[in-house]
Amino acid sequence: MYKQYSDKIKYSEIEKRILEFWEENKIFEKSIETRDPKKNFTFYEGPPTANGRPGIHHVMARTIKDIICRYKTLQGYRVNRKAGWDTHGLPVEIEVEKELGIKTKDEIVLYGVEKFNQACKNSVFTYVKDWNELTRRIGYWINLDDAYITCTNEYIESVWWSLKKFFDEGYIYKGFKIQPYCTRCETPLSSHELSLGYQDVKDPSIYVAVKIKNQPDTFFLVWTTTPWTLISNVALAVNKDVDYVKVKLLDENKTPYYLILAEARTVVLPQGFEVVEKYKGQDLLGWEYERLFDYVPVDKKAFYVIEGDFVTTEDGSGIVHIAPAFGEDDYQVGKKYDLPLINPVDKSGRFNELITDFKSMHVKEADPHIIQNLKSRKLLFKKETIEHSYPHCWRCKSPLLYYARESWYIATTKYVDMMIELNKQINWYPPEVGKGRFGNWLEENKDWALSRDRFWGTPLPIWVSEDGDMFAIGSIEELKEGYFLTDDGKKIPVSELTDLDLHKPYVDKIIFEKNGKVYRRTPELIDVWYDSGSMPFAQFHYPFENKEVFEQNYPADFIAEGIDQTRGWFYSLHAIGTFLFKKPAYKNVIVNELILDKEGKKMSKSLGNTVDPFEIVEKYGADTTRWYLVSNSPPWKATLFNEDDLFDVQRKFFGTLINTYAFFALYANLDGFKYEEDEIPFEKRPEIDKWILSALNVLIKEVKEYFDDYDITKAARAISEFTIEQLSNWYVRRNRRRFWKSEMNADKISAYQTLYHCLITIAKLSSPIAPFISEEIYRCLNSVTNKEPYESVHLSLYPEVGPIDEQLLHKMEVAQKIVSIVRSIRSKNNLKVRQPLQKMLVVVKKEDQDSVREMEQVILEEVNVKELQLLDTDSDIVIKKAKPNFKSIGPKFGKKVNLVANAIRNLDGNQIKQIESGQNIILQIEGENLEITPSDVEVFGEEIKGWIVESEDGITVSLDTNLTPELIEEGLAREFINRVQNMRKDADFEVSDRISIMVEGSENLQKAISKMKSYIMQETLAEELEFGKCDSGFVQEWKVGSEECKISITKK
RNA sequence: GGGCCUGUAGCUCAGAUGGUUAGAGCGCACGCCUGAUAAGCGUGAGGUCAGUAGUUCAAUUCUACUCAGGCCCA
Repeated sequence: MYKQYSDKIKYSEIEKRILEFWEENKIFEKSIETRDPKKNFTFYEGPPTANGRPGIHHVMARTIKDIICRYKTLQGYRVNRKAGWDTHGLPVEIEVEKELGIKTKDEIVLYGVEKFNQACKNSVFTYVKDWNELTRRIGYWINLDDAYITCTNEYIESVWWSLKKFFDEGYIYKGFKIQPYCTRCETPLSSHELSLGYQDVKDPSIYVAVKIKNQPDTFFLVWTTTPWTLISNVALAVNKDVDYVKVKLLDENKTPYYLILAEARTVVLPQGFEVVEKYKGQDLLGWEYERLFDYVPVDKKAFYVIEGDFVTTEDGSGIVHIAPAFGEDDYQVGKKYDLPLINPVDKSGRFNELITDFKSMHVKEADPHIIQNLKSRKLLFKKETIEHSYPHCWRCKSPLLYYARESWYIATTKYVDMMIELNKQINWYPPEVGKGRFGNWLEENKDWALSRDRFWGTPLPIWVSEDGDMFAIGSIEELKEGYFLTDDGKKIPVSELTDLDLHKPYVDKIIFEKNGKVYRRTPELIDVWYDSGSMPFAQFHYPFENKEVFEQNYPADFIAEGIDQTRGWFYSLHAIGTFLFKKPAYKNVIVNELILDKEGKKMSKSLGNTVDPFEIVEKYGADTTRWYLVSNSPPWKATLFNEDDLFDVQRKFFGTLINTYAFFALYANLDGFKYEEDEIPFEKRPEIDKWILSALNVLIKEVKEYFDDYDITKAARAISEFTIEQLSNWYVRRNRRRFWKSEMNADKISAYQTLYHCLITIAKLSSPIAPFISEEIYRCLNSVTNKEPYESVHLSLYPEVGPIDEQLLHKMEVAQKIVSIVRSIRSKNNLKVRQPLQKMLVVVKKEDQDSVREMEQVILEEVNVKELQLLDTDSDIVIKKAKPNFKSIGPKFGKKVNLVANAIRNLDGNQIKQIESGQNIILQIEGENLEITPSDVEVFGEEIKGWIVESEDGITVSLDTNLTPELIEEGLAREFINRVQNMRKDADFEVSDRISIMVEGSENLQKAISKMKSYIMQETLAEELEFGKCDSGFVQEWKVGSEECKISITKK
């Protein structure tokens, strides 16, 4: 027996049952093991951090990954899928700090690095249960039991190996650079971390008057949004090519004073200024000014005007204040002019004791005080607030400072050309991310700031002697040449240690003695992005183990993550892979956009517009959610998440699919169809079967092409369209009667075989996207027939493309169009389909005439018309029209095209005949003879003399709307059948129950019913049909046509 | 300020190597069906294809600019 559904379908319940089935029978494992090991398809999982709950966007990314992997499996590839967890880094530390109530780095040291890191290790997997549950629930198949974890010794060892390679080849150096620095986390951030944390904020925007030496009452006007950096000011920069002016203004006491600023920026001045002098920037160079704040003594020449080509007149005053410790441009010109570097800010972002007035104050807090100070000294010219986007720490959200710091770098700029070159081998979906966003990023490549001054992360494996000599360690084996220094000063050879943890604080206690020198580890950790970017080899503990496994699995055939990873994982994979292996790390990458709420706003906790994936999946089912996310818009376009549409997907696609299956199951069970009969060859099946099979085969072909092109959205849409429109709405609806018949003949077997084949094929095609429902249908079908040797659709293979009868597809298309036109006419004339009509006329293009003839029966049945007359376009009663073919006449006649087009529209019957017979005709236009060829003109039958017509796509149809008494009677009979059927249902009769009918009604009605008696009885499964009093059985009163009547039915 | 993407019906999305009737689904209106039925189907009304200028015989499609939204970078 095929499974039948009695109640409303509960998707979640089906899915949970399927999950259990998969797990009990190890279907995932089998889907890998049963595939040819030589047909490898490599997928890399980008490791998430499990210390936050997963969101709906994770469902999106995981769905995409899963779809491609399942599809490739269906194609016979062996797709190993190793899960991974990102465990290190600041986000973890921050969570732990919160838990422990720790606010600064010093407190961590006090608390104990060992304990702190242990807490981090424990915290990493806080939400791992949620992650695992969501992964499981949405059917994302990935091997969670064999996940790579970035904080294991093995993983770290592989990372070290790669770092040593960088180091030994001279690509790691210690530099001094301006870096975005988080004063809360007390660590510099890499540029890709920086990109994660831009926020729109309001900052003070102040204009400061800087007194020029030896010029009474004359000031430079200087603009800044970071007042606190003024304390560290050492110079002012102008652009030597920009025009500057000196203007005269009056203060509140009407005393004149003078300001110098860029001419283009006088817009910032109040009304009533007077230009008294003009300069080029060049003229101002070297001018000295009075220092604004003198807390910090300087030992070099400073406080004069220098030249900076970065100075623009787009904002500010055209004069830029320079504080070399706090800005990239500033630092560079500072070096050029040998300016002093003033940094009175400590590592937590507070002013040191030199800054007596603002001592211990965080620089951002100090801003208003500094402004107040300037104001009291009458140096504040103007104060505003501006809103701009400013980098913030991507995790703790504090504003970053630009800060000169020592740091370790990877010299990625040394091999950026290779990165750019290799990027061209990667297929990006969509391509513009690869060319544009990622490509631009590579072209502007800066060296990778590798080190982090934190605790929980992969230690930088570089040991340095006091005199600055250094070397890198690339394995645990190498480490064994060192000594472990115990707290009480004992030196134990590392080789004698039983357990070794490569994290802080342990590694820091390992020292090396070589050539009489002592080497200690440099205290920094490395950027976590380096961890995840190492996963291609580190997940296999390469090169210490699994050499072959790694080599077979590099590069990845496919990865997929969100666009936010452009500068994150996509980059770190590429940067590391390019250097180590001279190959790109991945060949195909799907980049998915954000998921926005239905208003198009970004989902965020603060707006309260986030969607809980667990709830959604429970409510609509994982398949519906997956299908919706993927079919609504391509992954690389932002999805506006709308629950109503989810419901729609469920109802339209899944509802229809299951309904179609249920229809099949209902009758197949009644008939005991088990697909035991011989397969009826394609050629021997009825037209309609050949048609749906052809359409199905087209679908198989298309879906493969879409999937192969990573276009999941088009694949999903094609499957959905076929299922709803072709299969359910046309094939099943038209063929219902074939299944009702009682005897089992060749026609019925063909119908069963055809529908069965369609259903099981759709199950296979949709299995990558909707793994649950497809499994349900596949198993329901196959468990009865055992036609396929697989216990799961996910172990089956992608269906072969069978025969496609193109002509038949076209014929049906024409027929469907004609049917649609007739319906339109009926609807406009208020003629129900139930009312039979005598005749219709059809005019189509010559090449389509055969189609209409062959589809005549189908058309007539669909529209309930008795006779179809196909009119030749040559027929006298068809009025033909000519339409210009612009594609052809456009280039030929140029500017005259519209005149020619009009002339063509007005061609008379004879001229059209000429054209149709293949002759050219001459048109006189503005005194010129122009020759028109048949290809310039499209001729179509537009009207039929004496008939009301409707046209569409070159098909013209007319309907005889005259109702003869016979037709009316027939209509009445149909109406009558309709009432009886309704009653059968109201009375809760079974579809196969036989009945007897008693009718009480007018003579007209009786006459009509008598005439059609046998037809009525057949349709309603009636054994008796009598006229008389309705006093027993199930009785209802009706209006049939215009006739009142009473009907009673009784079960036999 | 720079880069990339997007703007098509009330909503979500298709589409067009430039060719004169721009398509679906939802929603809406009207109707149908009742042997897939706590479903299903049909018909219809909805569009200056964001705006402006240019190239062209012809632009919603190509180009430039503008506006709006998004993302990324400064």
